[in-house]
Amino acid sequence: MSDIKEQYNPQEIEPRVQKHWEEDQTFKATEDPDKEKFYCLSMFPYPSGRLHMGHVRNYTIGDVISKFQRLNKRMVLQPIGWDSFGLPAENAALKNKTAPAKWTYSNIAYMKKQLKQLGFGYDWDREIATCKPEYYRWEQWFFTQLYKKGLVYKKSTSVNWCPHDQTVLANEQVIDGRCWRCDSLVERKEIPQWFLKITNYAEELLKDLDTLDGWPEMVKTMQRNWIGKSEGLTIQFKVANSDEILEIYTTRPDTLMGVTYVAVAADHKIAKEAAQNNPELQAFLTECRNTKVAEAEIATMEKKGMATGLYAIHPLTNEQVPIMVANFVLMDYGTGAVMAVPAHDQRDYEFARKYNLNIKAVIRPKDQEQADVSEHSFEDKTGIVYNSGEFDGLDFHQAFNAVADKIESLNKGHRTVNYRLRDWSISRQRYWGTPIPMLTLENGDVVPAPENQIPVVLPEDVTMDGVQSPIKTNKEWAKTTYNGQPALKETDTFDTFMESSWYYARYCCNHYTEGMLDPQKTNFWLPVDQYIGGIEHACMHLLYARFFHKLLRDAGLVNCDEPFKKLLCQGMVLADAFYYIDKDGSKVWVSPLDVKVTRDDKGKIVEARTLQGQSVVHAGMTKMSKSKNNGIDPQTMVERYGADTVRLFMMFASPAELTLEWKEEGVEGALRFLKKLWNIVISAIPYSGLKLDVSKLNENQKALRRELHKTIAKVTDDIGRRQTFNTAIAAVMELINNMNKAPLETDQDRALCVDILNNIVLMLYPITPHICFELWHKLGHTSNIDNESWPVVDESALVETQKLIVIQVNGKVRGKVNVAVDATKEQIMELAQKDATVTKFMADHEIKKVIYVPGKLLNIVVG
RNA sequence: GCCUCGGUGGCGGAAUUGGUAGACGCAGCGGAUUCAAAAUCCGCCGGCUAAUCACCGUGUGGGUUCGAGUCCCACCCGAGGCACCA
Repeated sequence: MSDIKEQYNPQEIEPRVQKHWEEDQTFKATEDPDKEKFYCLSMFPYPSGRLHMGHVRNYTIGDVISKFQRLNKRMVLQPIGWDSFGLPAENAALKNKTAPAKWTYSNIAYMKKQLKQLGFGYDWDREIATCKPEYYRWEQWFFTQLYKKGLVYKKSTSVNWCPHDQTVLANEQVIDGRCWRCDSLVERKEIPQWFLKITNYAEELLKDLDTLDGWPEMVKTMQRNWIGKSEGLTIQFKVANSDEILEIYTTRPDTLMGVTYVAVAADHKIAKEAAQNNPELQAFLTECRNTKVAEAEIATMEKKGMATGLYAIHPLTNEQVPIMVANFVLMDYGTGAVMAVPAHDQRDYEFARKYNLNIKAVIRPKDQEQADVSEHSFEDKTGIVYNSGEFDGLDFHQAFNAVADKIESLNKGHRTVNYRLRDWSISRQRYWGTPIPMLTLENGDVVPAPENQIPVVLPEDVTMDGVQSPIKTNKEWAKTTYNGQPALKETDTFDTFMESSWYYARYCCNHYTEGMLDPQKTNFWLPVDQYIGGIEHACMHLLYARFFHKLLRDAGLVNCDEPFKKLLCQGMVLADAFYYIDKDGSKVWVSPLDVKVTRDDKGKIVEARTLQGQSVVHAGMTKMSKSKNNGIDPQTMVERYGADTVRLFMMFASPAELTLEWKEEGVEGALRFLKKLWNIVISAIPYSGLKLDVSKLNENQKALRRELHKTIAKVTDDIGRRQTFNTAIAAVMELINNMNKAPLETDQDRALCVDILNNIVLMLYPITPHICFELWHKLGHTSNIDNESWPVVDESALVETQKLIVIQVNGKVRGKVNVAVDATKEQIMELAQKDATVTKFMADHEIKKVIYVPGKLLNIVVG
């Protein structure tokens, strides 16, 4: 009769529940002073066209945390928006013969629909798109304020330059040293750019890391290293037969007497001057210009150099040391010149060997007469100074100070605190970005755009030629006036990291028109309680945002010192990649969706073929990417399995910080679990009205109820504190397995089962909200689950009478005994000695020691 | 090259403070149900072994400890970042 049970049908449930949330405005955030606020933020996406699995993972984590906090009665703000300026829009516009704006807006519309299909509880009223003047006008306004405060300056710096296209290239547009469009050799070129003085805040950015208890230690370490505070000495070397002074910075003044040459960058003034009458050197300088500006490039390329013919005078010995030009010394770092101590620096050592320069050891190991530098340098800081006249016999710290004192007394330098962190270059020579609000007058003076000209609006209806920015080619656009005189607008745009540096604050008051931020609303929500995003942003985005926050604070716009209280960095999403070798020898990557694999009886892959029968090679699990053709479209997965299944799999397959391997078999497992849960609830509906009487439970029922409350405690801790969502889900699965084994004979059995199911549905709601919304009603509740409370642990249910104690002999498990919870060490020892296996391993040996870990283990040490 | 993180069964992972290695799931194998299949349910599932016991086992080599996946030292491999991709 009723054997045709109602089937789990996510395709029917999910749109219906989503429609309810939309009409009910369930996830709208208001500034309610009676509730504790919780601001949960996921890094906003670049609107590239379609959501990818990385987005889905990021936003699922954010939504789970938000819904968990919601059931814990917090007023949750979970906003979303679009990081909508950037390079890909320009490329796509060119490819599709459209304008970046049009392409961007249609992507936003499509991806918005996708986000809704995943059931994320965003407050859509707070949506932001950074490419809209309503947003970037305030960034422009703020920039002019910073300019007035002296935190903005202009200087020349190197960029990747394509001589053929006459344009600047991004690092990713340089492939093997060549332009991606025209294959020309790329050069380094100096052009004037605007900078923000982030180095003014270096010390505070470093120091305040100590206050970020909710950040992963690894991210803080990465930022500390990025800022790279060091204490050293700035030293002036005179150039022989010249008035020039070479200034260098070193963290090893103790090795000063070992300097045998000085190296300068190819763009250094001294190098250029020396090259004027030296064609060979001139050729070398040109060659040095043929490298990309990336640090990784410079660090791994072959180290080359050439003598300038000039000499520097050692500040203490007055000896002359050669001045070399070296391709690894860069003008943008420090002073563009370094002192070289080949005996105590491996890079200097290799360079000296290559160009037959002197190597003079001045630091020896503590227990040796001299340092052995015949094979490599001796970099150790624990040595003793020798070969250095008055400094002989000193250790690192003594020598550091003695040399510094001497240099300072001679007026040839001074102690310096240096940071690796460089000022933030915010100029980009691209179109699709925020116009920099600066004007150049006819007399060459540069002034900030006056407030009545802000926003400086970027025209959206443009045609791209693929090389030059439309606001640079259209000579009319830049024309404006300033106090009645003609002026030209800046045609460079901001680095898009500018927009992402303050969006979290604007979400608090995105409709505010009186200023950049509404102080009342912003200070209600800030700081962000939980920020979630990829580890790839550990240094740049997260450092820029922290910097911007301090700028906002110093402008009186926000009250707190740091923007993000707690940070979670999620791992990448990987998938199997398969390829076959084509006739011409190239790899053809096949989508994992089109591959069938055969396994041996252990489950190991032995063969893989395409659906057409072509044999393919399994290249393992790699990051989902276009180039490996192994991207899995979330949309397809949602259509096939439902959003809840996709969300469940994402949260279960691995801990949030680690990489996640997308496996369709695993997704099927997640669906299987939801179907099972669904069926159990459907069959429990007839008992849903039964009341549980805790005082009448038998021992087995008490044990099962203890499992329930242990699970509530674990899931609460796993989601709320540890953020190990995978173990929370595993705990719920285990509870269901245990429940399924229990009898359903009496009303108390059935009432207990219903009690467990009610709690399970509540605990899974943050992860799989649609099915839980539906099941909550099925279990007889008239209210919506969205407004329920998170389950509470009944401490009295956790009380145990027996405990399992592990018995070890010499650290190896030899037995287990069940004892009363209050059993003493002696009582357990007595029981242990009755265990045959335990006594067997103790036989003929003397007991030396007995270690008892209360409630856990007894280790008998014999010998 | 530099900075950071990771390495545990056939696979993803668990083991939270140094205390039972392999929870939970996937794959696989066996069975029930079915005309058959799918779905579902039950059982097995690190290696060695006929099996039990024992022994071996958390990238490699050392060390600390009553006891190490966890702590220390050295090494190997993989991933992320390196300032104009976002």
